[in-house]
Amino acid sequence: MASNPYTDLPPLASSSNGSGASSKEPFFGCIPRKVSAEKARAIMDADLNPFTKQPFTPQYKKILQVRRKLPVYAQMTEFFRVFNENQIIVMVGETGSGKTTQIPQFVCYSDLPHLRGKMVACTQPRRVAAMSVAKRVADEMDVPLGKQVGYSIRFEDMTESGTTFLKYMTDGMLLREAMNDPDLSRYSTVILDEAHERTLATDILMGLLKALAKRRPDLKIIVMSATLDALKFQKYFGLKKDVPAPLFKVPGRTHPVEVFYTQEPEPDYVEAAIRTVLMIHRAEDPGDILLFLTGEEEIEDACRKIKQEAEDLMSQDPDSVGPLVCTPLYSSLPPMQQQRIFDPPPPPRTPDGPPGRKVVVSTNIAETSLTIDGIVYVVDPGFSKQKVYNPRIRVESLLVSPISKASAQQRAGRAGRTRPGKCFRLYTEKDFMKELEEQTYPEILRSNLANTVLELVKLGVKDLVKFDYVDAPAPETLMRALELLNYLKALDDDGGLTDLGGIMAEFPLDPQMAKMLIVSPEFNCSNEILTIVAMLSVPNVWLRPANMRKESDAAKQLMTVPDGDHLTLLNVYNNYMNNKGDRNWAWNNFLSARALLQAENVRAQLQRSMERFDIDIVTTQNENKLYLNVRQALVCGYFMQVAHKEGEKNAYLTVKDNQVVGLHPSCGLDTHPDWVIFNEFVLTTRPYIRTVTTVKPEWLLEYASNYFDLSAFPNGETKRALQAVLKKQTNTSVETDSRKAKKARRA
DNA sequence: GCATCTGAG
Repeated sequence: MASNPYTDLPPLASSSNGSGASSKEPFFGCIPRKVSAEKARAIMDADLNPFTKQPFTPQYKKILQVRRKLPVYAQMTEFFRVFNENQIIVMVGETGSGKTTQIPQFVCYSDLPHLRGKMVACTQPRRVAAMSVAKRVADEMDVPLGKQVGYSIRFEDMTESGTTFLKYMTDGMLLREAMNDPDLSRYSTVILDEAHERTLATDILMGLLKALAKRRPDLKIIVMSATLDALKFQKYFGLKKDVPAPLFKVPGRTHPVEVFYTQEPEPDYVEAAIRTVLMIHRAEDPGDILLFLTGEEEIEDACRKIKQEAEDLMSQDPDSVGPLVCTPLYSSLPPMQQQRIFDPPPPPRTPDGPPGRKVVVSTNIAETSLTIDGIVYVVDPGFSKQKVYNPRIRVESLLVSPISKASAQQRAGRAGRTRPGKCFRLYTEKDFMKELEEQTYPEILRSNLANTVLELVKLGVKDLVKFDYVDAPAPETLMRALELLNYLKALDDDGGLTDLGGIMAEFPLDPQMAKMLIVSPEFNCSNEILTIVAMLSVPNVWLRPANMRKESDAAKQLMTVPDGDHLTLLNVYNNYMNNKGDRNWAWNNFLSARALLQAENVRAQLQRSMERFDIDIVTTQNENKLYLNVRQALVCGYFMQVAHKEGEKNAYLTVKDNQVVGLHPSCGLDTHPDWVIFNEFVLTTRPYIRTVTTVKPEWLLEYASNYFDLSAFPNGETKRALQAVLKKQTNTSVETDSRKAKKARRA
């Protein structure tokens, strides 16, 4: 075996503060990665915190009692053995095994990162998880959060350099760190948690870590996942061909869930779902119900109907049916209303009457992100909205699609968290077996990869097609991304990173947006583009309550700038900032205070990045001039998202892709201009473009001459229109030339 | 004349 600078260190001889006595150093005699589970257990059970050298508090001892009952704890000896002997391991731990809190601690007891100036990282797909787990583990280790144990997420770094040795972080955050330190040299061990969720960031990290493991034999990697994917990851991470990475498996601790199927396929899943919920309410024992539907409107609609029918039932038969509360749950719901899912079920109407019940109607946010205690019944119609990507027209859209078996299992599991439960699947067992995919398609196969490709190039990946992906994206997806980055001048013709591309990659933005922000000082409007980019990076700011459509539309009209929706966003933000003193301003104007605050945060973060790269923040005083400048800067980023009006009314054709689209009804333009630039293409009842601003064709030819090279343009209305502009320009310049000539002669 | 599943930087 090759010599290893990390593990070949001698055993620890004295405490780090130098005072020497072995009794003061709990890790006395320990060699990193050769610590036995017995030794670690002895230190945990002793009285001195080995990381702070302070006595353990009574609180620590109390929590330790609870930790000892976790399934992972029972397998500590085996874990230490596997960890100490292998560079990469795959770990399977079902819900309730305690893997997320315990494994990283075990790793610290073996790795001793604090004595080597290293850290252990544990990634999470979601920010809330990173924060809450870090808090819990800090308590378990008897240290203050942000000291020895911390977390790092966008906008918040709760770590202390030199002190923190166990860091929970979002997967995206570790990917960002890798861009500036491709060897992840700060870490001795990296743990990827929830790898089965296959987020884009986790997928890329898996590829990077697999390659990094060869460069850094001292780096240990643990991939934690659900059962179904374990073998796939074992094979992928096998260091030699045909030798899979070792598996460490811990059982979960959940209650059994009985699964029921329908006899026949249900033609209308919403109707069937409502019927099933009411059936449970009438016939089943007490316990709350979780119903999965696909979107906001569907959920609100179902809630209304369930409420209505439950009331009808109650009035028909008050002695046998208890009260029912129905609560919607989706991400755009204000946090206050999201909290309502944790309310207890309603009490019986009379002391001995039938008990009340709570129904939560949710998107798949309740599948992974939010856990509701007390759920005993799950109703699963088998659908969710999923992102799909069409590389040919470079469009991501949301489609209601059947879920995967893994997803169905996850949903069913939600019924067994507190006691045995039941899951009602509104499809046949045969369909479950034969029609559903095993796994949800990983995100990397369903996304526009422009951003990812830029990140990979920045990470030093030379050949994107040959990169060792867990699942390789379609070559066309990669080609389309490379093409876009080349047009934006982020990559040169050989696929190499340009200086501009290097800066673009540093911004947490899509490449088009990063480009337009970086060039905006040339148009004297970086202050405004910065705002627009921030507004485009947060959820929709407009509120449109079902019972106040007219009022909210009128409020929006007051803030609309007729030249374009981008300018309207700018106007909204400026008004928001000018009215900060008025707490009700956002609400009174039918705007989301939450989204606006988020925009403010994003804007501040981007501003710091701009300062780091010396990108000036400049503006223009004259408003007309300013708006003109902004519209030109937009072209520099979004020249590939241009549509040209065809014929009458609301019919547009996207340039080059030739998709027939309409302006989205939310669009604020007061006319139908010939040329527009758009931020988004959405496929709903028909194809629409959303967030639209008018541009001049001359700008397209001037600021994106490569893309609008007419000799390589498909024939059609658009080409003819651009040729006409070009001809006019040439004529004018001939005119000016002749005038110049006259002038010269006169002189 | 319409609707945004979820998560990340």
